[in-house]
Amino acid sequence: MSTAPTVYDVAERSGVSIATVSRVYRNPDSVRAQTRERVLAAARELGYVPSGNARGLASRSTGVLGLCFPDYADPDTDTGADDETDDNAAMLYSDQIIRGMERAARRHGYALLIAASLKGGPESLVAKVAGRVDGFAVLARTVPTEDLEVISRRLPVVMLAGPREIDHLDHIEAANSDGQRQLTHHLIEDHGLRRLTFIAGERDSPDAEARFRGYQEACRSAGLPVAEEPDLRVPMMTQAEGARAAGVLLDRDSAGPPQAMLFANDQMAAGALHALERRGVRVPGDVAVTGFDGIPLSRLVRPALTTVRQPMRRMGEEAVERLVRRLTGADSDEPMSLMLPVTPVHRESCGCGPAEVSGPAGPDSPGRESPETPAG
Amino acid sequence: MSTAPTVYDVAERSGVSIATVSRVYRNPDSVRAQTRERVLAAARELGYVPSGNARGLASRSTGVLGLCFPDYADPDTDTGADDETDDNAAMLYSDQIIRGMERAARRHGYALLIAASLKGGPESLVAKVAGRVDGFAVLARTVPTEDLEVISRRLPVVMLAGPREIDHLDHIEAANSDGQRQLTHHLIEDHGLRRLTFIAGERDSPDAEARFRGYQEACRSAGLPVAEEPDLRVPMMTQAEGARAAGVLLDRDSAGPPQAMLFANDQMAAGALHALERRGVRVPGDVAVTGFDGIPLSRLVRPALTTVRQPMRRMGEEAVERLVRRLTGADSDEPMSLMLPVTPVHRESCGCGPAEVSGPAGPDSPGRESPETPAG
DNA sequence: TTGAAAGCGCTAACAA
DNA sequence: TTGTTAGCGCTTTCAA
Repeated sequence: MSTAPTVYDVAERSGVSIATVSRVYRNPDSVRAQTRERVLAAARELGYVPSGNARGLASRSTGVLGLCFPDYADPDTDTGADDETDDNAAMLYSDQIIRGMERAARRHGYALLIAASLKGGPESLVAKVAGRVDGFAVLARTVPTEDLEVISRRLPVVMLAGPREIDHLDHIEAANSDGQRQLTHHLIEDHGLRRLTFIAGERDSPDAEARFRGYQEACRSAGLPVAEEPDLRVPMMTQAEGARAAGVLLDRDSAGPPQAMLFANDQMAAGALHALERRGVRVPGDVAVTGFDGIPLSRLVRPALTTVRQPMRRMGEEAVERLVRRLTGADSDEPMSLMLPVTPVHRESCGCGPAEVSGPAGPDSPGRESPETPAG
Repeated sequence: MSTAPTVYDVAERSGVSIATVSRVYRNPDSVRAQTRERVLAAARELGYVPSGNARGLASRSTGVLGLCFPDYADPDTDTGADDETDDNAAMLYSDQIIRGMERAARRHGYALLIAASLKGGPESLVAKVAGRVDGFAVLARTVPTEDLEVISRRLPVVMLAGPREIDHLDHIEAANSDGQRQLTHHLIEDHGLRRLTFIAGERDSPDAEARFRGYQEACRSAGLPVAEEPDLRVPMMTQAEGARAAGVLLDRDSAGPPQAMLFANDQMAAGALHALERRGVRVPGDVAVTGFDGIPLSRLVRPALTTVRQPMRRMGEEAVERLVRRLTGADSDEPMSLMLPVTPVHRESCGCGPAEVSGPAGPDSPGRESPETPAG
């Protein structure tokens, strides 16, 4: 391809100045129709495409919002499987957030630049993103705090789904603690379970820790003994580890087997389900099992998993709204913090029956799973 | 936020020239370590972030690849539901393609700019994208052909998942016809069905038309009567229309009810399943039902839907590979066309039994559905 | 190893 | 309504 034509080429060919060419694209009505047509025709003949870079440089804005998310590359999904095997939580999160952001961005006339932080990449990917957008969202623990510190001085940044790492940054999170508290409460009050166990990941997962706190609260307010620590911590919150955890818990010589296993995420819970089945332990008959997140897998396993659904899509939308407000200067300078409500989903694994067709659950009511939308 | 610092500010503060500042970022090794440190320190203090626009402008490349996909905004999903209710096919496609592209782009050091073509937007969104990327992919029928015509003269464009609209463009598609042929063959040969019906959408869906051709071929080579036209065309390929279609087919006073309903996509098939159940028609006992696409919903419905899985993720990856090759000049100038194989998935709705645990299916063999990966 | 200087292609005053 | 003219912040020869 030859050198790309510029405003100068178009201007020359259509016999106008470059300013007029520019106007035709930025503000067509400010140019006489006849002139406009001539310019457009010339542009078409030359194959002219305005340079976003030059535009951005001259106008100091890009019309693009960004999202940085973790490098979720993992061996399991690298096999090229193109089915729905794929249940890496980080990945599913990103998908939903991307969706939410994309929609909201579009509404506001922005495009979306997405980039996963390539670990050990040459130039930190975030710098690349930061330089090309008007503002961006970051999934927690994706970008080194120090980088964010610097960048957030220059453009709006909103932190997603984690604790507020930097106190002057906007941030949006899900009500992890609250959700786990509700779920635990349900197990205790509605199902009368009392010997509960909580399975967490490493201490450095803020979400999982928040969930554990919710669990503690529920125990406390129900008058049950409050564990200082999760009954078990696993190195990674995967299905494999969940399966292993279930085994460990079963074999433990404590006061009888637990009546419920509350896992800090769905993947572990799903793994546990498999392990329990292999050992002939019935769920929920012998032990109730719950997860957290509401990933698609949670609905596919048998018994279907009781869990807490996180509003990742909405999180993406809210992130965009926040960024846009910052960019239009409509917000105060105060950093804002938003806690999105989560939704307990009672399915079979906690002892709630299979879904039944009934009227739609009221707003905010932790409902039974609703049936597949028939739409027919 | 005050005016962003530039190379000049950093240069001044660290007592070097702007060229050196630039070098520190582009090619650190070409600067003495001591100087480099000084520059970096100054940058940090000032909160300097290199401008992607200026960079792109000066270096004539962006390090960004793009994707344009259709505006799939639809009333159903605008209700803000954040669960998995969401089965808009276009949307699911985009997600998978985005995933594939993002991963591949990352491997090659590119970021990904995504934008849905906002119908009736002011400036065609594609122009916006085109000006900000080094090359991009377009989902078929997203961008006016004339625009593509112009743009593709200036940067690499690859067309996805449709027929080749512009003959000098690279394009990647799935083997729609072949997949439907295989599926139809399966119904005829393995299940002995002979009175088949095919339900398509409007004639302007190239994918659906290709599928119909595959259906015709299978009928022909089996010695069955070959329909000139689909037995039914519906205005939109939705669940609601699928349900309606099933009703129409049942009520038709033809030579007895059909033994199989082959729908041009999964959504229609899913809708049909509901309609048939309501009318007391057993699937697959009374009639076999198949879809196309392999969306997650196809696995969730009961009976699970026999379908053909499209490799959307891989399509995204291939798109990036193609673009990168074009950009590095490693390819010939010939436009390339790639047809990705699809995978028939035999589930219950065609009469194949429920999934059984068996060894992994051989490569390319249309296997039974594999069980949920236990990973435990 | 570093610096000087000329653009990259556009937008946005300001004039006309 | 249209043209003139400075930049926007960086990369990139070419010299030193």
